[in-house]
Amino acid sequence: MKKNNKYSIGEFSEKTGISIPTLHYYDEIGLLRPEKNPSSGHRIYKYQDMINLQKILSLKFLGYSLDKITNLLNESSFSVDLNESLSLHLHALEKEEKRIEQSIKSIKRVIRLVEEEGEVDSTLLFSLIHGMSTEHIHEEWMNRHMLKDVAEELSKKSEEDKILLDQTFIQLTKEVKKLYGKPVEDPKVQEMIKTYLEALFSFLGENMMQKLADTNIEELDIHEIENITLSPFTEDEQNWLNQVMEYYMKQEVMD
Amino acid sequence: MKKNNKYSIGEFSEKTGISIPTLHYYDEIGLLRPEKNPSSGHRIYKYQDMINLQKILSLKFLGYSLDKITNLLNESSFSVDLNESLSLHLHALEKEEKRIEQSIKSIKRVIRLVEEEGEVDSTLLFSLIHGMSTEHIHEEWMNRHMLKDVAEELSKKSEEDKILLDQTFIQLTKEVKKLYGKPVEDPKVQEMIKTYLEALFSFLGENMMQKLADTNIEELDIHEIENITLSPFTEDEQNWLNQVMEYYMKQEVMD
DNA sequence: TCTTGAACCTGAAGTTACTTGAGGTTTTAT
DNA sequence: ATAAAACCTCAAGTAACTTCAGGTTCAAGA
Repeated sequence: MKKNNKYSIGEFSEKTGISIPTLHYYDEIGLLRPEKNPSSGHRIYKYQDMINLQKILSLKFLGYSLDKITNLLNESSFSVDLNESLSLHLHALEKEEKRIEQSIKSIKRVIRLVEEEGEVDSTLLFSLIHGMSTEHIHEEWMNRHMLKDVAEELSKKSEEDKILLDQTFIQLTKEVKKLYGKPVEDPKVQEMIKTYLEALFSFLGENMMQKLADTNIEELDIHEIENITLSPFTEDEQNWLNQVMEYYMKQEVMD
Repeated sequence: MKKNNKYSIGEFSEKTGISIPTLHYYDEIGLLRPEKNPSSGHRIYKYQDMINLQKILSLKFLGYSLDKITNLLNESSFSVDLNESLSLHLHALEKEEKRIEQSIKSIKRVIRLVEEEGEVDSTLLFSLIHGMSTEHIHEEWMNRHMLKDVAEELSKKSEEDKILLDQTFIQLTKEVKKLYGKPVEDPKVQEMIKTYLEALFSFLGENMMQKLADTNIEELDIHEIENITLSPFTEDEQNWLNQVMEYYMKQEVMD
């Protein structure tokens, strides 16, 4: 692009990769106003317009809104502002990155589970996805309730371990659907709950279990987490399962 | 949230963290339609609404549009679709993550440069940001022109090295602004260009320089990269600098 | 029972960064 | 001279909400 060349909007669009409607739009909002042929109204883009467009694109790349960019380009105290807001944008970007990273991990986990388990019913799938999407909320909740070390321990667990626990959980839901309705003391039922709880124990480790047991959860605002769980069980199944667990605990204590 | 409880929109909003206008909106588009008191028109949210909302949020977390979610929730062949599109979303997320990561790196580089250099004028700042924002385009361009190894080599360079090169470049622009107008054969001028080119050489390494030299860039579509550079120099400065370089090269050949 | 303030309702318009479309004019090539 | 390509303006559409205006209903206290 040489200095005195003039370009029609079509040519300019070609060169910059910015669509014609977008250039119209930038003109309209006063972001990039090329000269106009007064008789025809056709836009005439020149070298300086190219430079300004590049500036605009640079600022967009940094995450500025078009509105801010318009102001920035018209102000003179420009580089001061620019310098100041760079770290602000950095911060925002880093937050966004974390969120995405989290989502990626979760989706990968779900994909692997679906692969390895074959059919997974949709209620269960939701339960898993939901659990993942609210992981950070759970963590924050634990941190608030002086279970900081538990939270830390948990977040250190490998993705591999999480998948293993997920799989045990899937197994549990399948068995619950099969065994639901049987008496809570049925050996098969008790066997099921034993398997699951043991897997949970081995995932959490002894001293974490102890910590959890020591915490009087009744006192805490359980209703708060109630709202952020999505169970794959029907309400009846859930009640039944609770009874099964209660029975199992009693037996354990007696041993 | 117990089974038969009923909640006003305000309470429901509290519990879920979703704003009232958003709930109105979800109702309006048919995404989440709670019961309504027929006489007053007030919405009544129940347990099932909570579950549906959690499903909606789960799918949003995975990146689905509200439109898709509405369809998904009404369809029966639901989990099939869900399974199929998981990896699609994964792919999209990974791309997004790369873009953000790139932006973060760039901003960090700019921030460090500003810190270490003190004042940096805005034209130069733009040039740097622009260079970073188009790094991937340059890379792609090089790949297209059989400079694949050069491109790879370049992208392996550490952020540290890049900053060093940036700093040399900043130094160059400062000197150009100071020395501009002097005859090209002025010792100070030649010293300046020597320093810069040597820094460039040491950054690129010998065999990369050779590769670049061997490539007849004239033949390539230079005008393509012309459009994606934003120089911190005025046109006159740029011309002067080109002459300086030409002179320097001639002298080198004679040695 | 009345009143008053909080909570709720609907419908319309605003937001961001564009894209799409309709209907008309100018330029360019034959 | 004519026809196609390129351009113009103005209006409306998009996603996922938020904000606003103006009116109704509910809950609690006097």
